[in-house]
Amino acid sequence: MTTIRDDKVHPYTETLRRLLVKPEHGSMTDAVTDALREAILSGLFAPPAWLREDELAQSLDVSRTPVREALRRLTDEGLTQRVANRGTVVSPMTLDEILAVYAVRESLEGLAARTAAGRRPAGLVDELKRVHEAMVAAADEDPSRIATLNLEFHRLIRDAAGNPYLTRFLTQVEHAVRRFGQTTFAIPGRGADANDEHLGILEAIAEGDQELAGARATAHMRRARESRVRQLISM
Amino acid sequence: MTTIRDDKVHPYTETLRRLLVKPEHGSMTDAVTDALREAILSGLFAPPAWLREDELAQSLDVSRTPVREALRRLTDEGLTQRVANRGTVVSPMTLDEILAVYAVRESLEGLAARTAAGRRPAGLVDELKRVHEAMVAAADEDPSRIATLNLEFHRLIRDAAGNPYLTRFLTQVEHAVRRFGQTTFAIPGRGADANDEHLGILEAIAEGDQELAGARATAHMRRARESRVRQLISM
DNA sequence: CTTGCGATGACTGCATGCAACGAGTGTGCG
DNA sequence: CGCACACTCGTTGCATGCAGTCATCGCAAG
Repeated sequence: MTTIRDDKVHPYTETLRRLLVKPEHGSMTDAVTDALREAILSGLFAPPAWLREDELAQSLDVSRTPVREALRRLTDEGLTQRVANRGTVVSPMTLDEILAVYAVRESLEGLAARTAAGRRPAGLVDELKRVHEAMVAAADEDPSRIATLNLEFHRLIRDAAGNPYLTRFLTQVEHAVRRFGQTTFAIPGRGADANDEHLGILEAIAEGDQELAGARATAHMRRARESRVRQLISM
Repeated sequence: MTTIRDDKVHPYTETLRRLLVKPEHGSMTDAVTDALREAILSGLFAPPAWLREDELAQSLDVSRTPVREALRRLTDEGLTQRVANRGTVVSPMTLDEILAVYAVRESLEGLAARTAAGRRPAGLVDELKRVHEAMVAAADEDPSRIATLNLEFHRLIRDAAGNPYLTRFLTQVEHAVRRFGQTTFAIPGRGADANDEHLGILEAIAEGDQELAGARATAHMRRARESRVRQLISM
């Protein structure tokens, strides 16, 4: 005899469950938030998917409470939208959104590089070089591997800036960028260009030239945006 | 006969309750979030105050659920910090925080003004003039009145930019700034300087000069930061 | 006097019940 | 045939119970 609760299993259950890392000491709500965010960013839940509280709760084998709080947080982050008494829907991504995200990103990455060049904490330049060289070496590998290294490069810079607001905002911006789907590193030649641009930023930081580092980082993001737009309109 | 629930009334209850606007159609959670945020921003809950879920729930006459969700959101906004199984504490404000907030604000206000100058939606310039003139006229009034007009001036610009990410981040930044306490317009002369700077931004936007508008907005925030720092170290 | 340990209590973390809202649907009337 | 209206059902909104966890305090041993 099967229990009545299990008589409806949703198709994404398996995949979603794998995203849930049961925390040793952290809270379930945090784990659910990360799992759902990852599900949206990876495209498992693509707009305009509806996210039902009890459906997700059953799939993740938790109660509605942590799911509910997770959905609220994702809504605050802009990944979803809440409709009263109806549910939560994954936000659509428009070309305007993309331009908006990159506009903010250009500005904030510039600030991050400028600040990092001013502070230059010990070991930063070496770490940047390490990641940069790994990216150069990975040029012919899987684009997603390059994208991961790229994120690490930028994370190093913003952490070096030591500005919690900047970190928080840039993290959200990166999430938004991931929602566009394919990484721009799938474009032939983009990886090589990005490496050159990274090297320029790296050198400016190494020399402590704040204005140059900021300008190069901004330019880097502008070119990333242009690649992104070309990639999307050609689809 | 008094009920047993009321046997412990917390001293802030009255004040806090006045901040709660019972919504006609919106959710209670949103109302509680706004009330608690306002309580923190206004200094009713100053760091390092502990916010207890059931205490607040009793004061606001709601259950712990909306309070709980509100506290989580405020934590995501950076106003509070959550300690597992212990509670939520109002985040302290340090000089480093202040500098960090203003660094981000300089960058984002610059972007907002640059974008607004490029788009120049109908009526924007007139509205900016109206608010600017109101600020000039209010020069001798209550600094908090000037501060309100000032916020409106900046809100007009960032709404005109039409970038949802920029709007969200700048809103959070403004919240953070309010936590520093007294407005900088309490400083003699700061109001007049700010008016001059606003006029400069306004004119650049009116002429559609994006670079000039951005540069002036950034410079404006830099001076605001300098005033703020002077104000705080003299206390 | 200091330190280690166990009991106690306060508080959060999560589960679950019930009420209320609103979209969709079917029905009856014009 | 079209339109308005009431009803139903799915879903969230909020309340509350209970278990788990961590800090604190007292006590006793070193």
